[in-house]
Amino acid sequence: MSETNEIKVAVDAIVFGYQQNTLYVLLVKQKFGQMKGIWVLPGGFVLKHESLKEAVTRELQEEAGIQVNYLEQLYTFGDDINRDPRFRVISVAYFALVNPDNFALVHQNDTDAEEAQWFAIDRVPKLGYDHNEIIKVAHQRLKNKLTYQPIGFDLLAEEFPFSDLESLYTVILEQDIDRRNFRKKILSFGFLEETNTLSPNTGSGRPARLFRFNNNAYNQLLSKGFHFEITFA
Amino acid sequence: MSETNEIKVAVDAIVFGYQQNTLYVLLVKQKFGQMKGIWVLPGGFVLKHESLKEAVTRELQEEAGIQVNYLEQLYTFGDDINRDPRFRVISVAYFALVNPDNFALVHQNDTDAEEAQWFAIDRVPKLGYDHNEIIKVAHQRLKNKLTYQPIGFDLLAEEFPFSDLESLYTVILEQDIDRRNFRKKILSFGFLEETNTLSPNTGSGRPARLFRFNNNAYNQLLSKGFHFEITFA
DNA sequence: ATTCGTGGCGTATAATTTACGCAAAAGTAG
DNA sequence: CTACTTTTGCGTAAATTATACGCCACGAAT
Repeated sequence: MSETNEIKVAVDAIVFGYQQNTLYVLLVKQKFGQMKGIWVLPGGFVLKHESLKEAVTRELQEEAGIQVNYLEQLYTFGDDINRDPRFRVISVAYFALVNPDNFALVHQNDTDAEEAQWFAIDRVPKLGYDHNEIIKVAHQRLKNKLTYQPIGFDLLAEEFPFSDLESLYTVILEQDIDRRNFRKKILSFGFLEETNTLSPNTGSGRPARLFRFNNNAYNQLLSKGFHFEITFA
Repeated sequence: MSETNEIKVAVDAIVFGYQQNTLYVLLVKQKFGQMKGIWVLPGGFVLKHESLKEAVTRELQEEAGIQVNYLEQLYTFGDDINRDPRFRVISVAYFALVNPDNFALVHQNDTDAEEAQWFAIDRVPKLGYDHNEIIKVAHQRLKNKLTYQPIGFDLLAEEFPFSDLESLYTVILEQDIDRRNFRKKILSFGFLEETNTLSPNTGSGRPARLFRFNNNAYNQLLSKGFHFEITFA
């Protein structure tokens, strides 16, 4: 059974960010090896003494100097035996979200990545390995999750105007929504806190009140059997 | 980085079956090694030349002589570094369903498993590794999926009376449902085919017409944006 | 003061879900 | 044959939720 030794275990991260009505995904440029100069998802091999989750956070720190505020396992890609031309590799992909406060990238020097950069989701270039496929799966997961989990808040600032949440949904789901019904529904859930602050003046239009997602309230609802779900006309 | 060589990749399968109003899960008894005599989930190490999915089907064939009719990746367990006392192992768990036609187990001799056996889900003994935890996750997934994917049909015979589908839902979700509304809703979807046959006589009560799940019809609905969803009062 | 652009609330109608009554089709016992 | 039991199968009214829109509020620029 020594054969089984030769399978390598990697992790990859699909990190989404949202800025000014655009959905971004984080990519890094390979510094060494056969894939030098090619854009790929941040990630790398798992070390023997670390958990999968630790491996992902480590790689994100090393390659992009970024901390995410939502992280979950997405899928393990291992059915295409030749996805990596060098070895038999299986990759555990993680799905991550960052909010605008953590959007900035800080590059460390001692890594496999030459550079880290945000790409608008519809401007992602041809990537190494099967990473374009992986992004597709992750993008789909994001769209789905948005409708049945209050995950959009992890892409927004701590405090946000309602219109930000609304346009986040329209942008990511590529679907028009009725502003009034959307607001009514979200507010009816009861996990949004009104703040006293108003949105900074953007030059035109009435300033909006800022809201905050109350995680405690949400968890309490969950424990009472509440199920988040939001659909559109 | 030779460290990464030492991580072993395994697959495990959580196979569910349904018979006479009871949900079963498939377990095998270890034949060799430290875990000899202990019940665990069917599974084993992935060979270098095979895909993850191939590894699962192979192990299921070897250890229990069973063919499943639904198989999907569940989760990759690799955060507990010491889940296997011998090596650092990560395990890709698969979620599987068998219908009554494939319920029978045939044991091969040349495997790690001494015996394969169905256990009622609420009579599962203490298992090796973290397998009790894995079953919990799979059981939850089954419950969830039942409500948003027409997966229950994979646990029933090709042709079935409506009451079977109904009690499957009540048993697995541990929830009473209104028979009349349930039937109305499911039929309204339009992916059930009426057959001409009536259910074999059970001794009392009116014989039921048998139905068949029409996968083609379902896929056509899907492509039109249909979303299966079933909730209960 | 008027106009422009966003924010914010309300109400009528349509669609869907929930609750539940009851007849039809078997088998069985007398 | 009739009464009684059991399970199937259909229908209809009420309650709830989703959808479609109308319109005023507030702030800034002209």
